[in-house]
Amino acid sequence: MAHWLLKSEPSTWSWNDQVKADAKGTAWDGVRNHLAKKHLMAMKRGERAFFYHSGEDKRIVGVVEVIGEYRPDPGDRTASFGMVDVKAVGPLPVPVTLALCKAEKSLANMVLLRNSRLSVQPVTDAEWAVVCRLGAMKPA
DNA sequence: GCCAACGTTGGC
DNA sequence: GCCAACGTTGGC
Repeated sequence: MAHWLLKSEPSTWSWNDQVKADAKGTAWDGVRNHLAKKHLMAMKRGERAFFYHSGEDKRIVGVVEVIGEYRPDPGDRTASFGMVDVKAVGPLPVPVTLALCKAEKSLANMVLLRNSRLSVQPVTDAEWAVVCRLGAMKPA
């Protein structure tokens, strides 16, 4: 199973909002970048993603699970972008800051560090395990 | 608030 | 098809 990272500006959509959406989850919509779209299309039901707060927070705060695979985003007037559905799984017991990721040599190639602007990113199994360890969470 | 990185747009 | 201009993102 592949792993992912989804970025969100907390003033727009925060981890708290995601938790409130509960098991029903929400559409991860609004993506308007072709590389991000490619990743969204590759996401399979049951796969998990880190939830990252950009802006003020700059840390990985939780884990979400894909509950609905890629489908058209009705908010996209060009009808060329889509979205997936995700639900909150749980918070990282210890949020993993961007600064900590930068300090961790084994995460040097993480997309979060290499291409911070990409809003939907793949995470390797090794990176997933490291971030889980830093976040005091059992990998799953 | 600034600026670097990146994607998109539009003129040629 | 190239590239300059521009807008947006996001870290600092």
